[in-house]
Amino acid sequence: MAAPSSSEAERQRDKDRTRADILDVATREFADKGYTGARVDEIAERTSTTKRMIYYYFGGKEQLYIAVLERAYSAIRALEASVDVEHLDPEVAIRRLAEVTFDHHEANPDFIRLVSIENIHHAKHIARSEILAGLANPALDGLTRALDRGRESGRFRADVDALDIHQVISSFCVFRLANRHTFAAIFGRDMLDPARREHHRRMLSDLVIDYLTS
Amino acid sequence: MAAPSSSEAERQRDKDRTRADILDVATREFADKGYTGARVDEIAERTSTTKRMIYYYFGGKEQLYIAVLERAYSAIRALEASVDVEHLDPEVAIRRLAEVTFDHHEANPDFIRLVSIENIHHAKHIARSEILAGLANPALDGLTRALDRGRESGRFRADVDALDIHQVISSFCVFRLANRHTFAAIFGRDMLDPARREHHRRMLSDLVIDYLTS
DNA sequence: CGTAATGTACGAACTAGTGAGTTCACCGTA
DNA sequence: TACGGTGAACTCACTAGTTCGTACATTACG
Repeated sequence: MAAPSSSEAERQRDKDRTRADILDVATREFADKGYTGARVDEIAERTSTTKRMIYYYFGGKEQLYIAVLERAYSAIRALEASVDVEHLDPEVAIRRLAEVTFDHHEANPDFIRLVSIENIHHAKHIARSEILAGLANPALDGLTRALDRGRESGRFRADVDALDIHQVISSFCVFRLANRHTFAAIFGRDMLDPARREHHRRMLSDLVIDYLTS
Repeated sequence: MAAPSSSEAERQRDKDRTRADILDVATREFADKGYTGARVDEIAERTSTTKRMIYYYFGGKEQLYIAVLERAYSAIRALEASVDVEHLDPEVAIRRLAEVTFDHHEANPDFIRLVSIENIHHAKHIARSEILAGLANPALDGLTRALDRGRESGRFRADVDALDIHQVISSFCVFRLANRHTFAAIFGRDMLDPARREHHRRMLSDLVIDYLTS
């Protein structure tokens, strides 16, 4: 017979698959209901396994939540790292970085919600995670290099640092998603309306570049 | 004997005071723990009255939460209305509106947290409140008038509306508070550090004006 | 047979909400 | 002015239903 290691058909015991399955469901549940609102029983039910497995693999609700955060942040960092800033004109590079953040956040509403939830809890779970503490930040590194080059040529103003600019970009991109519902309820406009998407995407990079070159 | 109506010393029965007391405590509890995380028993304990009174005056946890939101939003709207935009140069007026939002949010972290929490719940409580639906928006009105005047004189670009600009300003001002903890945990910088306050306040209005006049 | 993985049933602790009775200020009336 | 009636404001103890976590049994697998 063949198939020795990666078993076929109905494999019932698969540590990695079970873990990933639980994490997928837990991500949705936590992003949807918040940490306190999320129910372990609910997560278990939507999983192909049982509640017992959640405790077996992760230890408890809080550790599961931290594992969800760790996976979500890691995924974003990997995406940021895929942008090659080095071979672009500084202005173009910064526009590109803003657009990448814009696109990424829009495509990952669950991540934005997890970040909001984590802030409600004063980021105490992030602080507790060694994995998240050790994660590099490619987007910020790229911004730093682009800003340096733009300042050397005298095109960019010198009274802001990379973190300031990152803050501006994140503000706009995060707000669109994080405050979507209250904004719509109060002003009657959906910030994610596809009809305004290109306008806002362009507005953000213009905003940053106009400011840097003023 | 004197003191007929407003009794002295130990007044034990005071509808308005009791209601306000409950709302004060509830605001802090909900802002701190979120809707699900907040405990009615906890609110009751920190109040000078009892849990039964919360149900007596507000009906339930959810109605209490809505009452908290209504009071918080009303307070902000009143503040916004106090800004006189009409007699200012359009550019100055917009800078002033940005600064008012900046200052206000910084001074009211509980409000920002309530907004974040409400977004986690898809703004369903705001949508359910008739009071919040009927609230005017002075800041947006002021922005609209200032933008119109700036465009008439040809100084401002014409491809953005007041809500776009309001979105930019809110993004920056809300993000500083709402994402303070994750930002600090990841980048090691407290966005509310007083040392950077003036820099950021100036950066925001420059950002908006440089963009509008580019 | 020993160990890793899995399923089921249960329980201790907690939580929103309520039932029922009490105190207090005020008012009309004798 | 004594007095009983009235309703709002208030207290306390209780309950019905959740929710996280676990003890215990069972199954696959080397």
